[in-house]
Amino acid sequence: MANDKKLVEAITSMEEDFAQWYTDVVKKAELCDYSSVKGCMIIKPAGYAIWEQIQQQLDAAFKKTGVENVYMPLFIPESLLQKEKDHVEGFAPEVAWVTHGGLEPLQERMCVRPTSETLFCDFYKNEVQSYRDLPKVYNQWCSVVRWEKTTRPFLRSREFLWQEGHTVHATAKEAQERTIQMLNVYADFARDVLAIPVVKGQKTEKEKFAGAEDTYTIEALMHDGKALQSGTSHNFGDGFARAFDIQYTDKNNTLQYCHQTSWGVSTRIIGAVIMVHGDDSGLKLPPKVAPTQIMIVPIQQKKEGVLDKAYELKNRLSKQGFRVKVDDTDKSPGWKFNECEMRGIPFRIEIGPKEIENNQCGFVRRDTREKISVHLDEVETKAAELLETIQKDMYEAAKAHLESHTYTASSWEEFCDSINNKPGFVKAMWCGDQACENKIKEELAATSRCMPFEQEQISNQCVCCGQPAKKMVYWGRAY
RNA sequence: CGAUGCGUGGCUCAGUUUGGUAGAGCGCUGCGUUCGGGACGCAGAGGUCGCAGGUUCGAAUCCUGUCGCAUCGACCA
Repeated sequence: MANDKKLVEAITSMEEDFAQWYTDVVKKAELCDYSSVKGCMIIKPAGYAIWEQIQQQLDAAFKKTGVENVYMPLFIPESLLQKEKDHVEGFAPEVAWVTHGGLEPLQERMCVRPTSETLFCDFYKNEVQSYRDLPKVYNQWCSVVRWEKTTRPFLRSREFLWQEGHTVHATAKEAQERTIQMLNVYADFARDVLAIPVVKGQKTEKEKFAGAEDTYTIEALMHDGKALQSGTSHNFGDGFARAFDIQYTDKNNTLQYCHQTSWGVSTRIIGAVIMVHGDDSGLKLPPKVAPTQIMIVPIQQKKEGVLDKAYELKNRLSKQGFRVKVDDTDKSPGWKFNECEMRGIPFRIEIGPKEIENNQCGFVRRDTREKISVHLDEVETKAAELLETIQKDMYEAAKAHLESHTYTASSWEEFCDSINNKPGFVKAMWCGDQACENKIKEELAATSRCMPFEQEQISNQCVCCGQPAKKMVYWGRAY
């Protein structure tokens, strides 16, 4: 069809080149643009509005669990960053340094925060004195800077937006509970709002966060079969507390070290939304996170009454709390349809003289392209139903993809075959030795994604070395 | 940091081999006709060809240097 031809020109097909498809969608949906600084992106209104939805809804979920928001400084003095050994080793290679204030060199250089553990620790050191001061459950929404060498919009930029939660607790148990609680907040959010199914589990020693005792993750599977770490939650034990001397006096008047956690989700998760749900026509947004849920497209809009009817529908739907717009530009209807699809608007309503004559309008779903005739009296109820259906169906589709692209391997041959020929997760047993992880990474460019909470006994032996297996691990190639 | 590619109106690019008045399509502005899957006509606006040197009567084009961006690898949310 002629139409297809135009679309192919606009968006590279996924099959042909997934990376190019991703870039095309990001640009055509006007989510972001490149800036004059390598790896720093300009987030445009369509992209930022998605982030605002994520912020609002995650923030509400956080606050239900007692989180309070704060704001920490952008700069970290070098001496402060140095305090926790593993942490500084992990981040030093990718921090940006400020060396001058105006024309004067600084007596101590400062880095632009790559993450704020050290700042929170420095703060908590004074803030926490007694068991009565605990816990502190703080979070900040901010941007951080990591001087990446290879960058991609949303997935890996030098500056990115995120939230970082940092908590201090009296006991190890409480810290562990908070770590898992927040991981669950992320997993539920991914499922219920972003319609993304995830695998929940623990990172291996090799993959865990610099300075953490344990790192937990939600891993999502992109359409091309590559994994994307979509949120993390760390239990620091008392490691940072010892490095920063964060102590409190307990009920028995003894000094105790605190136990801490941190957890974060970044704009990277927008990349996950794009790569989990999108197709060759562009973005597909789950209704709950779509900044515009419904686009009303008037047809033959100069004909008497058409635009009036479109605005009337918009007002009725807005009143019900839907995020709805009318595309009253003077573009042709075909152009508007394509635009809706590229931008991922969950469904559009077509209304023209024909519909008005029949007291109807047409709902066209973005996810399935199904067209439904709806009586004008039923627009509100049908819209509510349809948004719910789309949200559910998108999740089911993503879940089906995850399941059909998760394989098991009990031998090295099977494992290699899966990793090399069947993009997706591979479940396989592991002995717990980092040497096997290293070998797998070197030979297959795959990493351990996580040790899932839901363990299965696939075999008794490590898929790599044949030694007795300790854990079932999800493996895969990752972004 | 390695490999590859690319820097020419807002965008995509042609022009560079063989030096000779800066081009096209899309987009943009105005007017009119259109409107059911990226409509059309007419009239316009818009570029010191990434930057700096050099060669030449003359450089987008040749030479030297330099900067930037993208994609893929290694490293990392």
